[in-house]
Formats: sequence, C-alpha cells, structure tokens
Amino acid sequence: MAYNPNELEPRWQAYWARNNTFEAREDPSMPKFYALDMFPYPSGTGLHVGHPAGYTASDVVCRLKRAQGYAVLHPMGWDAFGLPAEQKAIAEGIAPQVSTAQAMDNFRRQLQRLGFSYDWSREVSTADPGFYRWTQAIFSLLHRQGHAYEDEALVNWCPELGTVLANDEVIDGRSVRGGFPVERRPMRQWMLRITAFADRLLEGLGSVDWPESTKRMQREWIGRSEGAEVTFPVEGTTEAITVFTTRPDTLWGATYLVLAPEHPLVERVTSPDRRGAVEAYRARSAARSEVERKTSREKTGVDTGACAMNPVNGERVPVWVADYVLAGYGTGAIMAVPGHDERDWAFARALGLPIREVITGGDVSLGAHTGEGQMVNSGPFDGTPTGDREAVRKVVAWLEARSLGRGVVTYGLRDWVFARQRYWGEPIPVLKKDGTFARLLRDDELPLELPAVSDYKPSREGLSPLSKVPGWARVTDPSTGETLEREVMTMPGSAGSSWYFLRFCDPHNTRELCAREKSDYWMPVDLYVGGDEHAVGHLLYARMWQKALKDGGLVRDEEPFKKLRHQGMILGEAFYDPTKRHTPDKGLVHRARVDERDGRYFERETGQELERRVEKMSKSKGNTVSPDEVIDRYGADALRVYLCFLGPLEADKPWQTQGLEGQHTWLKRVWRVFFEGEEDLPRVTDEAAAEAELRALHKAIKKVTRDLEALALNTAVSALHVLTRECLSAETRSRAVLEPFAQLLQPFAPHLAEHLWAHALGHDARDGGISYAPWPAWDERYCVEATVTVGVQVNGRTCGAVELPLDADEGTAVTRARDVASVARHLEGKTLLRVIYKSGRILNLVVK
RNA sequence: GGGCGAGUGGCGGAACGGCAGACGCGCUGGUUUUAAAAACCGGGUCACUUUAUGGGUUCGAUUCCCAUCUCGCCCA
Repeated sequence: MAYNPNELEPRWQAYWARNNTFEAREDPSMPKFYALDMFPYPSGTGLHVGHPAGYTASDVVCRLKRAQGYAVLHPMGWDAFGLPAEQKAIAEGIAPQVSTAQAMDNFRRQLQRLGFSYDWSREVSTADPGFYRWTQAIFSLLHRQGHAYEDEALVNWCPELGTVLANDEVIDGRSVRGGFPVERRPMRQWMLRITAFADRLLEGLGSVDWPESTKRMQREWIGRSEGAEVTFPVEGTTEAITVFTTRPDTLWGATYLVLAPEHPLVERVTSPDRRGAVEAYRARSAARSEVERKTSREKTGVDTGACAMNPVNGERVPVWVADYVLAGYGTGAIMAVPGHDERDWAFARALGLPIREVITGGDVSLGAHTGEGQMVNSGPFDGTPTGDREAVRKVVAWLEARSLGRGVVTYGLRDWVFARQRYWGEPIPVLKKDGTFARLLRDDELPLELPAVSDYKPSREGLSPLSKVPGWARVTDPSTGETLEREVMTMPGSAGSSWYFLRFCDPHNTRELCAREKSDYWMPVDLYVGGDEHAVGHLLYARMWQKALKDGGLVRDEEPFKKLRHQGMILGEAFYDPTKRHTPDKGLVHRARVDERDGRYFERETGQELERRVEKMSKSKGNTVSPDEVIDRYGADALRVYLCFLGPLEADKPWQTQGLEGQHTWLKRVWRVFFEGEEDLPRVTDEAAAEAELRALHKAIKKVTRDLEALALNTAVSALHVLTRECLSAETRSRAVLEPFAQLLQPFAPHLAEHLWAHALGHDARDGGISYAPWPAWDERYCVEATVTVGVQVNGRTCGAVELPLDADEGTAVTRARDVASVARHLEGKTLLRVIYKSGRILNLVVK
C-alpha cells in the first residue's frame, strides 16, 4: 500500500475522540495557552476552504504549545443567532432552531474532518438557552450599572426586512443582506452606553499585541477629540449658540457661525424676512443622506439674518445654516474659521464671507492654513506659538477663567443600538407596564426562552414577531399579581459574541456565567485569530463587555484578547465575459461552464474568450471550493499543509488546486522516508545518525520552532520540505532523526504524524499518541557550519563567492577572494581603498 | 477626498541593510512502463546589471527615507 489519508485520518480522529486527547484541563502547575478562533455563523451552505485558513493557523500553534508543555484551551462554538436563518424561516417556514441545528451539525462534521484539536466537550451555541441565559444576565448587569437605557434613536430602518440594522449592516443606503433600501427613522430602542467606556477602550489598546492597523481603526472609530465649547450670545434675543471647536486657538478668526439644519435654535433665531429661505433649505437638506452631505464638494447654505457676538472680542458674526454641519456631531453648531479650516474656507469663498488670518505661516487668500504658526489678530494671545496644543490649553484656561467657555472632550463613538425587531435573537429580560420599564427579570426567571411561533414576519408597525404571541407577551407577575408586558425586542447578533470567549472557560456552569477561578486561569485569550472585518464591531463590543464585567467583579482582566492576528482571505477564480460587462451580473460565467486552453479561458457553449479575475470566494460567484471535496481527494493533512504553505497568514491568497497536489505529493514522500515496499515495512533503525542528518534535523527544529512562534507557517513548512529531501537521500533511517521529524510534522499533518509515531516508530497507542510528546529541542552546534560561503562584492556589486572558515580573518578573506577569477577581473588595474568584511556574511572591496 | 497596506521569475511566494528568487506549482529532459499515470533522477526558467518608476542615505538597498504610478482594504 502507500499513503492513504482517507483510511488513516478517520481512524486517528476516532482515536482522539475516544481518548479525549484535546480536553483542556486547568493545571496550576502548568503555563496556560488559550487559542481562540472567531466562531462562525453556521450558514446553510457549509464551509468553504477560506474558513479553515485561520483555524488551521491557530490549530498548528495549539499543537506546538501542547508539545511544549502548556495546558491548552482550544474551543469551538457557534454564533448561532442571525438574520439568514430568520430570512429562511420567513421564506420557507422552517424554524430557525431547526435550520440552525442542521447547519451546526454540518459545520461540526466538516471541522472534525479537518482534524482540528478542539476540545469539543466545551462546544457552545449562543442560541442555546443554557448560554443565552447568561447573555440575558449580562444585560441585566449592564442595566443595573446604568449602561442600558431606552431612547428614541435615529436608526437604520429597513422596511423590507422589517428590522433595524447596525451601521455595518448597511452599505450605500442598502442592506448588506438582500440589498433592500434602508431609511433613517427615529425609533424607541435599547441602547448600551459604550461611550462611557470610550477612554478605557482607548487606553486598553496600549497594552495589547494587535495589528497596528486594527488599533488605529479602533482609535479613529472612538474618535476622541479635545476642544472647547464656547457660547455666542445671539443679538437681540436671550438665546445663545454653543459651538464645539477643536481649535479654540482660532477663536479670533471666527467670521460667522453655522448651525446644522436640524439644530433647534434655527427656528428661534431666524429673522422673519429670512424664514422662507431657511425653511426651504431645511426641507432640501432633510432629503439628503448623511453621506451625501459629508462628501458633497458643493457648499450650500443660507443666512438666517441673525447675528451673534463673538465672546472673545465682542465682534458681530452672522449666523448661517448649512448642511455640511451635522446635528449629531459636537453641539450641531460650529464657529467657522475660514482662514484655518478647509471646509470653512471653501464655504466662505463660495458665499463671499470674510476670511481672516489668526495664525501665521500661510496665505489665507489662497487657501486655509491648517498648519502651525503664531497667533495674530488674537488680542492677548498675539505671538503665542500654536505647536503642541499649548496655545489651545492657554486659550481654554483663559475662557474658563472668564466663563466664556469650557474645555470638553467629544467622541465620534455613538452608543450601541442594542435591539432588533426580530425573532431570532436573545429576548431582552425586561418587563414593562403600560409601555414603560417596570423591572428586570430576576435571576430565577432566566432564561427567558424564545417561544415557538408559527409566523416569523415582523408586525406591520415593525415590532418583532414576539409581539404577536399573546401568551408570551403578556404575563402576570407572580409576586404582585400585576399584568405586565414583556419587552418584545431581541438582542442584536453581536450580543452573544461579546462574551462567548468567557463561557468557553467554564461552559457547563449552571450557577454562574463563568467561575472566577476558571476565567482567572484561562483568560485572557493568548491568541485570537479572525478576519479584520471585525476590527471595529465585534472587537470593540467584546472589549466593552469585558470592562463592564470587570466592574461587576466577574472577571479580573481589563482586556480580553492579548494577541490578535487576522487571517487573509482565500481567493477563488471567477470568470467574466468582457462583452457583458454592463449586465447585472457583470458577465459572470460559472466555473462549471469554463474551458481552459493554453492558459486562456473560454465559455464552453459560446466559445467566447473570458477574463479571469481572482476574487473573494462566494457562493454567488460560483468560485467556492468545499473542504469536503478536497479532503475526499487529498486528505485533511494535505489541505492543512497547503493552507499553511500558501503564503503569510495575514495575506490574501489565491486558491490553486495544483498547489495543493504538490503538498499531497510531499506527504507521500514523507511516507517513504518511514516505510518501504509494497508492505509498508517500517524502515526506522536504532543505528546512530550521521552528522549530516543531525545537521539537517537540528536546523529544521530551529526553523520550525521559531517560525511557528512568529506564525510564519509557510516558511516552517518549507523547512520540513528540506528535511524530507535530506532524509530521503540519507544512508540511515535513524530513530534519533525520524522521531523528532514526526514531531515537527505533527502540528501540520497530525493524522500522518500519529500514524508514523505508532506504526513506524513503534509507540504504544495507549501512551496517548504524539500530541504530548515533548517538543524536540535543537542543539545549536549542529546549526552552525564550520565553513560558510561568503559573497564577494567589488564596489558593492556582487561578483563572486568564497568558501571560508567561519572565523577566517579579513586578510585571509581578501587573499582568497583575489584568487577567484571573476573577482580578480574586477580588481584588475584598480587600487584597493577599503575593505568591508563581515565574518560569515559579506566581503566588499572598495576600489578605484 | 483622507488613512493604511502591497507591488520580486509564467504563478504562489523566500530573503537580521550583505551571494535576490529558499520552498512549492507550472514547464521541460531522462529512467521505469506495451502505453499512460504514478514514482524516481535531472534541467533551466535570459527576469540579468535586475525586486513598479524616479531620486536620496549607505562601502553595500527588495529591505531605510522622499516623490510618482498601479492595485487592494478601511474611513469619509
């Protein structure tokens, strides 16, 4: 026989399951390692090969860590609530409970076929009442902490889906799922006060090992800006306009004020003769979307006829209304400093308003000067340099001393809309009386389970389907006998995922969401792997919950995820008919209808030549590859190795089936290192290994170990390729080399490694297999060579190489280099000016 | 418009500021075979003064700095 993954892999998977090989056990005497994958939404279409790309990386690291003596927690579960299952329920009448359970079974089966070392005894689903009972308990905690409140909020309302969507569920005014139009509409909502955590969310980023780009995105999302609120009295009235500015040092350059069209003062300050124009303008801007208003280059606005007084110098400044000012930011009103702000400058230019220089260093007649300089035309502050925000601090102190304004901090971050008008989510554990909050459910009333319903559509008014379940929506309070109503909104999809990592530490606890001793042992997550599309959503929400739970004494750590890495996407090929570029599907031709000839692609029926593009894998593009079909042909080990080998973890990588075949071929060669002949007789002997083999081995141990710790899986695999080649050409099949070889292989191709361990190396399967065999250590003596090839450069250009002892001195090196013909040629007739010699690296001869 | 990241053979990709192209795919010659596949052994890949382009720093730049172009992602 030969290497046969389809026979061998299921056997070892059964072996791991039978022996609970990957069960995580707390052991205070051992260092711990918690590796977490962002758990998937179990969709009906199953996994494609993009999913396991990240899972393989974390699994490889877990397998290394176990061998290195860590107690490893590596769990998997399901982000089971969500819109697709609900849409399916509306369309086909299949209960989400049923379709989700089926999808979970399929995902679990697919993941298990890949041989991931998950502790399946800790599997959780966010849609399981035993889980969401605690999601509800956390909501109650947040409510008690004052972080959950009801408010009218402008939300993204999608009439077609009958629900409110999060900002990241809306793109270009349409729903991400379904592409239906979305409108802004005020609605009563549950909100979570994530803004209360803004500073802690910023500070925490300083202590985590995350990609810089992700940290930056969170910082920008939080959008902290320091500035001042300054009040401008409106002439002839008792009203005053409060503006927010990040540049109080430019106050003396304010030549007009601008109110957002929605600002409540607009009505009260507008002079009678301007009322008509202002009303017309407000109506017009109400029809424009926020995005449109922010991006439009054309600056429009109308004069209200009112004048305000600049409190710092008593000047009269006109009050305008313009929609480049947004009601939701700051106070909804700005002081315009056209000399030093680009939008203000463009607006002033367009409408003929005065522009004044108050900071030197630019020419305000040509454009806004936004850089630093010295304050001028600024009364007592003339001559103050504006660098380092020192001028800002001085002006704020001056304003505060005269009660003209105060220093404030504003945030771009908005509170978190924490409610959906839909069925398939966690019920919010709240009872109401006559439509207003009565009380939270008590602990002994949880979980508040989702009732079965027959109709999954929202009501006409946009209320969740739960409102239509009479026996559920109205209840009698057992203690008081009062008739109360249940909250019929459910929680958003981001609820369960905001704390699931804690439940994995103690998944079966019926008394607490997670015992402190368990979370204190396992948390924080040592390695979190997932897509960068969650950079600001999930990763911010989860951090906020962690902080709230810490305040409640339920967890110890301020930050849940110590180290974060994003895996890139696996891209597939998609084919397009260039003549149909403007059709709705952009000329997409399904993979099954494409023929390849000489590296060109043609549509089978029509013969039309097609354009090949590498794009994200998706069902709709017909370019997905299922792990099942790959495993059937090549085995899970080959798939795992290929995913590791393809390229750096964070990079987007195109899938090529031929590349996968290459890794399958490599595993077959590994097989032949350990077995020979038709009968697969083990070749391992107890004879001593040759020096060359030991060198190859120890270099491989060193490279694989270091690369794995840096998550450079692709180069680690290439080191194993090299080791394989050395072993195949070696004279001996020494156990001293092959045993560590199998161990190095184990993280990548665990099934094959187990097989080699048991059948080629003769380990008793009752001893627990290869997973916990101590990771081999390398001996540096075998990693350094006695002689090295050193490149020789003349004037920085490489023109040859010499073989030198590692400790050769400069003189020897130069003498030897002169003997090399290609070097001598470059030296002919020149004088040697300088020699740069870095032992073992380079010899550079500078000549003239 | 702003921010970030990336441009290296036919392809995926390697290279602490030091011999560019490890490793793999593809291609190709051979051995074996009735033939093919598989397997094994070998080969170069005219990219060649060269890592998108132009400058700079340096004895030396794929690597560091500046500008330009192209692509991707995010924000607006």
